This record gives sequence, structure tokens and C-alpha cells, in this order.
Amino acid sequence: MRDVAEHAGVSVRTVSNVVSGYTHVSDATRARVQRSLDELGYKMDYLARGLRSGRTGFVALAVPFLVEPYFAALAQAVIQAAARRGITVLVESTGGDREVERRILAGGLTNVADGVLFSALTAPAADVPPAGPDFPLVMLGEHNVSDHLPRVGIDNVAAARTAVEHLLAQGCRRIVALGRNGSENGRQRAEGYQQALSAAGVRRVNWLVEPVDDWTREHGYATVRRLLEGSGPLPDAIFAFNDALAVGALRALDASGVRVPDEVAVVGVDDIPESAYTHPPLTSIAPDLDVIAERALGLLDAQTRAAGRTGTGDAAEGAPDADADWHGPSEATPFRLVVRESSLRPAPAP
Amino acid sequence: MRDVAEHAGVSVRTVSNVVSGYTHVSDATRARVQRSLDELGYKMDYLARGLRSGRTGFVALAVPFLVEPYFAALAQAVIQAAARRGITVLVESTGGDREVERRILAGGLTNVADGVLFSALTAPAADVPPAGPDFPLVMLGEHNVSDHLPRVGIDNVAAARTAVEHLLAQGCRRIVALGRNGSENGRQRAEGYQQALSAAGVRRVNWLVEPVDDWTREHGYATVRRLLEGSGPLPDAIFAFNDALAVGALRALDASGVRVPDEVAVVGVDDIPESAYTHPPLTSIAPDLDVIAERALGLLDAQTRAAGRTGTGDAAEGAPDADADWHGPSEATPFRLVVRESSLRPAPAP
DNA sequence: GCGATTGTTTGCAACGATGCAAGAGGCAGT
DNA sequence: ACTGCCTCTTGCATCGTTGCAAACAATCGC
Repeated sequence: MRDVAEHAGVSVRTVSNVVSGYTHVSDATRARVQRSLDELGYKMDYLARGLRSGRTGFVALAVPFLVEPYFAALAQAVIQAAARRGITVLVESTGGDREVERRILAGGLTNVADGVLFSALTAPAADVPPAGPDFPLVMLGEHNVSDHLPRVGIDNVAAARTAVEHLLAQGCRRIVALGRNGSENGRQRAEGYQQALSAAGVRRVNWLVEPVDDWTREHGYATVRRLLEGSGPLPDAIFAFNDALAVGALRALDASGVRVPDEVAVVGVDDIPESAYTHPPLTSIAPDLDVIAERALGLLDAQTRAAGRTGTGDAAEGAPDADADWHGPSEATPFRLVVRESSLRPAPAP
Repeated sequence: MRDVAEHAGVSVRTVSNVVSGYTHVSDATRARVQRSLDELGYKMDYLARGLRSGRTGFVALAVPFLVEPYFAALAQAVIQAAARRGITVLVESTGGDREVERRILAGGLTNVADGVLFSALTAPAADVPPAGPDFPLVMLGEHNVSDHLPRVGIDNVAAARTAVEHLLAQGCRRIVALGRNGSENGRQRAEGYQQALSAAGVRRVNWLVEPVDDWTREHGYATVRRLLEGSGPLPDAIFAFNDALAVGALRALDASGVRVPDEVAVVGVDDIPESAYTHPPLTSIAPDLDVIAERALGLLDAQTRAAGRTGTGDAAEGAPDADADWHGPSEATPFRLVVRESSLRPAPAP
């Protein structure tokens, strides 16, 4: 920047003004500086800017596994939404590791990112500081962590209910829920499943919630395989808590020669891209990832602005905090049921 | 850091020495500083360190689309390999946009990352500076960009040849190649396809290379759909240039009632996770992503060290450059053929 | 024609860390 | 006791940028 300043015959500060789009710069000066900028191939040092201004233009996104299609799609949506705001995303893969997740909640990414979007898996409730984190943080999806953290995601109970209601409408009565585990997410989807069955008056003996450790294709496959080898009567539908499980289930059914949807209907959640290409194409609950990403970034922004006091400039003090708005569980984001062949019974029963 | 220094009764510099693991610090001092560090909850500011030391501990990874399973898997591998080295990965999604890719080659990520791993899609050959980039850069996979850039990836010609040889061994003779496009990658896989057919003495009239714009499920589906509706004789095998295309092809075959592998065998490249769960499970060429990630980071490291002169410290000058080693096309990384049902003909022809 | 207002440019210090080199203390050798 | 050579610790300047506020110039109202 000093070089550019000399080359253009102005002060360093003026160059900074031009670069950062300060209003009060004469057109003549701006043009001259701009020319020098181009000529010398100036590139802004984002580190230095971040150090001085306290804002880096980065947002960190932490997800358990990037290879899981849902998280990949989520990441893509966040990256795109961030790009629209001129923000760069720093993707961190926690591997679902408790320790890594704890470090994130403790602020491990704070000074390099203006805010953190965190999709927790193990979600260590005890690991969040009692007073809440001292940096902008938004949770994605459901989790076990403190209620005081802002979060963005669909209403899992409603989503599960919608999926199961669809199966009921197709005439299914012995519906297996696949995916219950220790997570809050799993609890909620099981809850929605139960609500739908209760409301439809399905006899309790027909409920079956299959526990699954991880929501992956592998576990879906193995669990359904085991289910089919069991002695009980065949279910007429499987509600998988996510599409990866459903994909595994479809594979297991296919391998066992069970016809889908004629013998067993299948529904998943997430509507990952591959769900349109399974055998048969998978019915799924599709969250609007763009809305999730957009809203999450908006909430981060609100926090950043509300907490303007800390580390922004040389002088201290700021607004007394707007507190409301982003605090508390925000409104759930929209989702819709995408019906494909895997759940379309030839002749819906009465 | 100043606070910690006061609290421990030492100079700021000594705290820095402790934090960065400098050798000549007495055990007593180290312990005392460490205690203050913990007590005050000190967190290193990576921006400041990066600004002063010239190294940030970040590596940027630029891929076209994170939702494409291959790139997600690649990213995951890179993130893991980087974590082992104490490096954080900054993931950038170019969207395959020419302008974005140009900006990356121009060094848009330089001062925030110590090096860049770049998986180019449009690969603008003209956009790389004639003298080569002035920052550590490693290309992932094949590309059209300058030969002088170090790159890491499998031998695409050999991979394609292997895939096609496998189909030939299964008795297939009328093999369609699916995926030729403008990319270098596509050219090489087509080349391997041709080599295998030539070597096997398959009559030229049986060659068929189907062009495809993007290597996605959608394009694979649409292209095969069109192929099946055509008047020509049915192929007995499809060699898809990647698994996403193969997945689309499988869906199209399934939708048209064509049995796989009995009527048409299918092979893909990449061995993405979902390939083990398709109908039927997909035979594929599996690159070793861990080796790719590891080697790529190693090459970056070599470049970083070789170019130690620029911007490292206050004084100038460094080693006279090792030049060799990372220069020129490095040895191809290993791959293997993973045989699944999609290519297993019931009775291999003579 | 003069102070007030607005518009434009600038100097200085600082963000939080590290490179460099020198200072302080201890110990052995002569 | 003096020198030389360790080990340990420290002060100062600096990375590239922006916050703050002052300086200067031009314009305006009366």
C-alpha cells in the first residue's frame, strides 16, 4: 500500500480510503490511485485488515463430516450465501469428535472468523460456557446444547410427522422408524413419528423404532438387513431419519429381493441429491438449505452488530445490546415433502 | 499476551517464547507462564501471528462443487491430512466459474493461505501467469493449465484403460464411453478408452464416445436416456468417466427396464461412497484420496520451504532453491479397480 | 469579505504477535 | 579475578492495514 501511495503521489491513508470505498475521495484522486493500484497489481492483505479492524470477512462452518451428502449440500449453500455477502467460508470438519466440538464452543475459531456456524453432532451440552459463548455463534439443525444459543433449522417433529403421515396415507400401517439414537435430532424425529401414529390410531404393537448409531448408508443397510432376517412380520414401510439411512435401507431391501414400494415403502429426510437416483427414487423431506444458510448468516450478522463493543475499534463502548431478535429459538425454516416412487403404493388402502 | 506477561511477571517476549515452544526457557518460568496462560484463558491470535511471521497455518482448497461427492470426499481427505500436520483448510467453491478460477490463479488467496490446492474445472490455460504463480500452488487432478505447475492425481489414461479392459474381460464388445468434454481430464479418459479397445482389436465401428457437458447424475441420465431411445443397437457396456455419470446412467437403464449387468454392464471412475449402494452396486476405479491429499500437502510444503526468501522474516535471502523434486509432473498416485455387480457378467465370453 | 459548513486529504498510533540482537546471570577454564 | 561461552530473558522495531482526529481547501450564506 505504501508503494501504491508513492506511485500515485498520495498518502497511504488515501489509498486505504480508495480501496475501502470511502465516500469523500475526489474523482480525480480516486482514478489516479486506481490506476496505480492496477499497475502495481496491488492485493489487499486480509490478515492485516482483520488484525486492525477486528473483522476478517470470514465465517467458520463446522460440520461433522463433509462426505455426508447432507452436510456437503449444506456447506455448498452456506458458501454460496456467504459469497453473496462478500464473505468467505472456512470449513472445519469435526469428525464428530467430542473434543473438537468442545474446542469450537470454547472459541477456537474466534479470532480468525467473525462468526461460527456450527452443526454439532455429539453436541456436548456441558461444554458450552454457562454465560454463553463470547463470540457470534449460530447452531445449525437441532442439538443438545444450551437452549440459549440461536439456532436455525427445520421443525424436526413436524417434518417426521409429515413423512409418516404420508406413509399412512399410502395405506401403510406397520411402519418402522429407523435412526433413533442419542441425539436430540433423533429424539425429535422419533417424537414426530409417534405423534403421527398416535393421531392415526395405529395400534401400539405396530410401532417399531430401530436404534442406529450413525446415520450412514452402512448402518442403514446393516440394520435393515438384520430386521429382514428376523422372525417378525415384514413391515410395510420404513421411515428413515435421514436419506443416507434410507439409501442403505433400499440397498438392503434390494439385496433381499424385497420390492419397493410394493412390499415396503421408504421415506427419508434431507432430500440429498442422490435421492433422486436411487432404486427406486426416494421420497424425502426436503429442507430449504438456501433459507437455512441465508438466515444463519443473518443471525450471525445481528450478533456481530449487537456485540459491536468488543474489539471493534480503538475506543470502547457500544450499544446496550438488542438482546431480543436473535435470542431464543428462532422460527423453523420451511421444508416440503418430495414424493417419488419409493413411497407410492399402487393402490392406497382404504 | 501482554496481560499474561504481567500476570506471570515476565516480558511479553517470554510469553511468546513459551507459547511457540522455544527451547531456552527455564522450567520454572515455563510452568509459571503456562499457569497464567491457562488462568487467563489465553487464545493465540492467528491473524497477528500470520501478519508478522508470514505464515498463517492455513491452506486453501479450491474445488468446483462441494456437493459433487468426489470433491466432498477429496475435501474430507485433505482436511484430515492437513489436521495431522496442524494445518487448517480453507475451502473455496469456485462453482466452475472461469472468473473465480482466474482469480485463484492470480493469487487471490495468497496472503490468507500459505498455499493453494486447486482442482480446476474450466482450467483456463491462458490465465496462469507466464512465469508461474508467485505462491505455493499444487493442482489436483488433471487440467489444461500450464505444464509447469506441480500436480497430483492418478494416471487418467491408465485408469480408463483399466476400466475398459475389465469390461472387455467380461466379454463386452460394444462399449460406450460416456463423458467426453472439453476438459483435459475427459480427453485423457477417452484416450485410455481408445487404447484399450485398439489393443483388444475391437472393430472401430463399435466405438462410441458420447459427449457430456457436465459430469453429473443429471447429464448421465439424460444422455443415456437419449441413447436408449435411439435406433442403433444397444451397447453391452457403458464406461462412464465418473461415478456421478454412472449413477445417472444406472437410473436411466433402470427406468428403461434394461437389466444391469446382464444386458448392459457399467463401470465408473472415482468410487464415491454412494457407488457401493447403487442398483446394482457400481464397479469403479478408486483413487487413493489419502495419498493424493498427503502428497499434495507435501508438495506445498516443499514449495513453501524452497521459496523461503520472500516475506519470511525481516532479513532477506534464503536457500538457492531445490527446484527439482516438486517441479514437473510428479508420479501418478495409485488407484485400484473395485469390482461390484454392475459389471459382473454371468458368463464371461471367451 | 468573514465565519461556518462541507468536502478532501493526511499523520500518528495501534491491532497482537514475532525476528533480531543484545543484555543479564552463571559456570568452567586458565 | 578475568575471559569466554553457555542459558535464559528482554526491548525494540515491524508486518499491512484502519480508527481517530486534525489540517487544509473549497464553497456557502449573509
